Amino acid sequence: MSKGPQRIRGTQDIWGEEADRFHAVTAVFDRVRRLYAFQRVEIPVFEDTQVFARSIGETTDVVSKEMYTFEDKGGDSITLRPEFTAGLCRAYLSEGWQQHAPLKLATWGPVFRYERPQKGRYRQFHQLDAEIIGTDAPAADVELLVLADQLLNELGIGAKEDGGITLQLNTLGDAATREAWRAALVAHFEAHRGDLSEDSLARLDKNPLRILDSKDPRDRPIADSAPDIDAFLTAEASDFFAAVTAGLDAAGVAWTRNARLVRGLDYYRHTAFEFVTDRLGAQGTVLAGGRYDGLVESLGGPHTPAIGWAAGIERLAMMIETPLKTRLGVAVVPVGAEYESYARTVLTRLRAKGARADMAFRGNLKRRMTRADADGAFLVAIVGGDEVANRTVTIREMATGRQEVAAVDDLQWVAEAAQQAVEMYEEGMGDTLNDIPLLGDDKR
RNA sequence: GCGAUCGUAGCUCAGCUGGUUAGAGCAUCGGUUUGUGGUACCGAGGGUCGCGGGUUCAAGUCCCGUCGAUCGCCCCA
Repeated sequence: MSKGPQRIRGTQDIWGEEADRFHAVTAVFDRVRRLYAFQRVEIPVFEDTQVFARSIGETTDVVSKEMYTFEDKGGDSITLRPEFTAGLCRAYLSEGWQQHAPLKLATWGPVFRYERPQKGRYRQFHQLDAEIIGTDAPAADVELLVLADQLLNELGIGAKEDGGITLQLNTLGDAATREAWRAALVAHFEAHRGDLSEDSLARLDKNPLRILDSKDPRDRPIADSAPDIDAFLTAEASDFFAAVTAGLDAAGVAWTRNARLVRGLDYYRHTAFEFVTDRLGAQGTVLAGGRYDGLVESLGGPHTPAIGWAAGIERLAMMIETPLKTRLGVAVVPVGAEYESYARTVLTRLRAKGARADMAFRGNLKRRMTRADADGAFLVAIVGGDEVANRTVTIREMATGRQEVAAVDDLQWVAEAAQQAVEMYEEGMGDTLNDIPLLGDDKR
């Protein structure tokens, strides 16, 4: 290991295949969110600390011990975003986006939490995020869930794969429901106070709902015998949940009711959901969210119903199949250094015509050919004394060894053949040029 | 923040109960082949064994601390 500065704990340097995986996830998300007409938005990585403290809740672990908070040179308290939702709601208020409500928004990027790192869990990690702000229609809940379902399916890890992901769904009811249920739960847990784990005793004061999904065996019987929310649902809350599940069924999205699924953050109402896998150990939640009708108000805005979800990009990237290695259309290879400027002309023309082309910065012919092969080049454009004299380029098809001569003023067909090969490869239609009419039928 | 396991070359690992100059595969670079890559063969470089301290005649190997990774808890994507 070399000396010098080291990576900060819980951060990552993403490179090579890992970077390809990361990009594959964001690329699919960007395509799918367009299908659903979600607008891409960009918001700051840091905000006034109050944005998170007021919306997430001062007493939560996220705010009280996991935020990267610091004072800037002007003396203001700044926090690196631990999630997207609060910042999006702040923007919704401060930028006057209310006039466009309801808004369907999508974004992704780094978020920060000071936590103990584990596999798939970092201090700077990355999330996909989708929100619908400004409507209390259950159809919005459905819309958001169907988006998530299609995203996971297109990533190849959806519920339809065996051992894939399951959508767990619950309702937390409206404010009246939640209050009544919470009171009943507290009464129930108080009655069994002596048998609860230490963790759950602490939860009893801070966040009694969380006892429901405790993993401690001492808590399980008590949690399992706790009253269900269903008995406390108001007619409105019950109708809302029915409308959501009916919409999911109509869209063909598989779901299971998990009456023990709750949210840690205070602003959630009605729909709560998690897409869960058994493949990632304790980090099994891959995408989660819910309706947060109280959040915008807690930021000082008008009552604004909204719903959203977030998904950890690192966790999704670990689950998808290995993406295809990126391959080069054309590698330009000068026979010697004296032909490099001519080669540069060829390279520039190929790129201008849309070919994915590259040229090593230095090296002899053999070295550059080896490099072309390592880069997965479909074609190599060789230039040396003969080519310069004749204003031509020798095009070699790497898979077959066939060669053709192209005029330097007529490289269009070379660029097209290279791009065709790249595209056919990336669409999974064969990875050798034997399958591809690369060198033009008339030239064979 | 709590408990546990681990930390040897760029990567994956070997190194038995402490004992001569720390090994392998892959990768990298060079050669066989100075206008032609993949395969094969030959060769080379690369490690203060995470870091610091201790025990011992002797530490990669034992002990303590520290940093990091991993697993579980907490919390959460």
